[in-house]
Formats: sequence, structure tokens, C-alpha cells
Amino acid sequence: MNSVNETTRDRRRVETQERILTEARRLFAETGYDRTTIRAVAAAAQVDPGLVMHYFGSKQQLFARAAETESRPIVEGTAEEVAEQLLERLRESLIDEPVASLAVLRSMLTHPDAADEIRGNAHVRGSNIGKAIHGVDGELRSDVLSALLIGVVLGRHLLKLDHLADADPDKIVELLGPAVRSLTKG
Amino acid sequence: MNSVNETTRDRRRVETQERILTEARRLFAETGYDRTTIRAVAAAAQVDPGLVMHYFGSKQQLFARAAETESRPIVEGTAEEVAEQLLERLRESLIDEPVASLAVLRSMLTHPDAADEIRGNAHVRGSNIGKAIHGVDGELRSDVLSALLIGVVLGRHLLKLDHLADADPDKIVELLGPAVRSLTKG
DNA sequence: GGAGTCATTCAACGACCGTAGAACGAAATT
DNA sequence: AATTTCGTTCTACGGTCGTTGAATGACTCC
Repeated sequence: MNSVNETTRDRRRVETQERILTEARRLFAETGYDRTTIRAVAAAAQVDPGLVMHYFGSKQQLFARAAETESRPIVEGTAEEVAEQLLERLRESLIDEPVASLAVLRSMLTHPDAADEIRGNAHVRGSNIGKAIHGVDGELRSDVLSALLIGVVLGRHLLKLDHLADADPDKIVELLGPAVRSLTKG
Repeated sequence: MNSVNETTRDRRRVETQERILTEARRLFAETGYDRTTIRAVAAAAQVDPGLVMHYFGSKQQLFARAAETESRPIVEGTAEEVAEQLLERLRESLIDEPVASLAVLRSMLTHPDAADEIRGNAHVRGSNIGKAIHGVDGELRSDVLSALLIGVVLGRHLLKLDHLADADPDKIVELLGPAVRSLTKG
């Protein structure tokens, strides 16, 4: 039986799968979907490429698993409240964006699945703006905000724009305060 | 001799090279560096893959030629003047970003050369912000502005975020006015 | 302890890629 | 008209990739 007695096989299997997922996330985030090969993931996880296929079925499915992130919707409220939530999420993203999110961001321009995930749920650190922004052109302003936040996280963690990559997160958030607030207001 | 008498061979050669470059730009912009194959470019230009190699030497060099853009520095001035220039460039980029720029943007996350071009000359439609922004944290604010503009152009032309892709450029520029102006001011 | 499950490896296939070099044929030069 | 140039194609090599299916051997269960 299972679910009661955990066999050593169960443990090993889960450990191996998570080791593969960790290395896959890292490589997807570092080099994107296309340049990350199943062979490289397997090597990094000290495992045979066939095992990766056995557990995850295909490269696409491996990416889907590696790119899973928790979606944390922005709660509705006044323009100021929404702005403060977004800036706090941005602050977290600047300090340490989850590797899974970076994998999606790195791949979004060349892998349709990654683009879909961004499009369907434009987010930074799983921040689903959704319908938290109301007023005139609410949907457009929401998209613009998503684009801005994506740009900043991209510039810092992936493009590594010289001064943006090194700057104090609080300083960046402070600079972006007026910009974000001006866009949450209808 | 040459440079005086233009032979039909000269004409044909230039025509073919430009046809190849046009198709290369289009494909690089649509699918990025890695997914664009020399074979596909050759087929689109109705030419043999070997001819592409013969004219451009390698895939990297083909990309370099296809991705060439004119750099148009932002001229220094008051914070308001710089902001107005940036917003005007953004407006142009929203209406019709050059294919060569889109090729660089599409490839910047997976092709090191494209990333270098963005980093060394963070631009949208060749807008080199350079040292046009002064004051406290001038360099950081310049990088943040680059990141914002990249995000918006990316969201509209490449990610095609639903409402951002369809919106009136003037409306978007209007929405971003306060954000851009708040960042040009020291 | 013997049968069976399953985590893991191994070897290989077929497809596609960038690239190189020989070959051909039409235009240019003399 | 003969010869050279060169735009263009053809064929092929070596490499890498995703994926498969059989083989192996350790663990599990009755």
C-alpha cells in the first residue's frame, strides 16, 4: 500500500524528480526554452536523459512543470491600495524573483507556451493584476502596468542593465512610485 | 572597372542580398534568433542556403546585418524636453517599430549578441538615452526608463498583450506621460 | 525467498541544423 | 570568340537534438 508507508523508492523518486525540476528551472531561466536541452538538464541532475523523458513525458511538459508558479491576485481596492500592492510585489521581485518566473520570462519571446502564460496572466512574481484596476481604460492601464513591471524585472534580472541590476530595490521602487500611482488612478 | 558602369550582375547581387536581408529580418523578428534557420531564410528568399552563407559568412553575421538600426540619440535638455522626446519616440515605436529593432528585441533574451546591443545602447526605435538624463541617480533613472519603454514596446508588438496591442498609440502615450515625466525629473 | 515492480541506464533512430566545397552556367572582359 | 569571373545550386559531412524501446538491476511485496 501507499500513502501510509513511504517506501525508499518513493523517496528516491521524488528526490530525483525534484532535482531534475530544480536544474530544469535554473537552465530554462538562464538560457531559455530552446537553448536548454533535455540532455543538459539530465547531466546537471546527474541522470540519464531517458529518465527525464520517463518522468515528464516531453520537453514541453518538463517546461510546464518547471515553470509552475503560484498566482497571487492583486486584491481590489482604491487606486492607492492597488498601487501599494503592486509596488510591494515589485520590491519582492527586484530582491529575488523566483527562478520559475524567470524561466517563463526568459522564454516568453521564443516559446509560445511561455508567451501564453504571460498573456493570460500578465504577472510579475505571480501578481495577477486581473480586474483590480477600474475606471476609464482600466483594462488598457492594467496592460500598461504589466508591461512596465515586466520591463523592470527583465531589465534587472535578465538583461542586467548596468545600473538597474545593481541598484537598491527600495530606491527603484521609490523612483517608480509616481509612475505606478499615476496608472492606477482612473 | 566598376563604380561607373553598373553591370546587371551588380544589380542582381544587391537585389538578392536585400531580399535575403528582408526575409531574415522578418523571420528573426517573428521567431527569434534560434528558431530562425538559414534554410528558412533561404527558402523565403527563394534562394539556396549556400548562397546565404556565401554572402553573409555565418548565421551570426547575417543576424548582425539584419539587426542593424540607426541610433538616434536623445538630445540633452531640460527634464521636460527629454521627456517629450522620449514620448514622441515611444509614439513612433507604438505605431510601427522597425522590423530590425523587433528582431533585436525578440532575440535579446536568448542571443547574447542581441542582449549586448540592448545593453550597450538601451533603446527603443534606436533612441539612445545615453547621458541626456542628469541629476540624482541619473544613470539609474535612465536605465529604469529604458526598461519601461522596452516593456511597453515588447508588450504591444511581441507579447501582444490584449488591450495594449490594439489601443490607440496616442492614448498609450497620454497614459505614460506622467510616468515618463516623473522619471526624467531629478 | 521468489516473483514482480519500477527506477534507471544504454544504444540507437530519424530529423534538422550550420556549414563547406565542388560543380554548373550565365554574364563580363579581353 | 575565347576566357575569366562569379552568382548560384547541389551534395554531403559532422554534430546535436528529442525521443524511443529494450535491457539491467535494485527494491517491494506476498
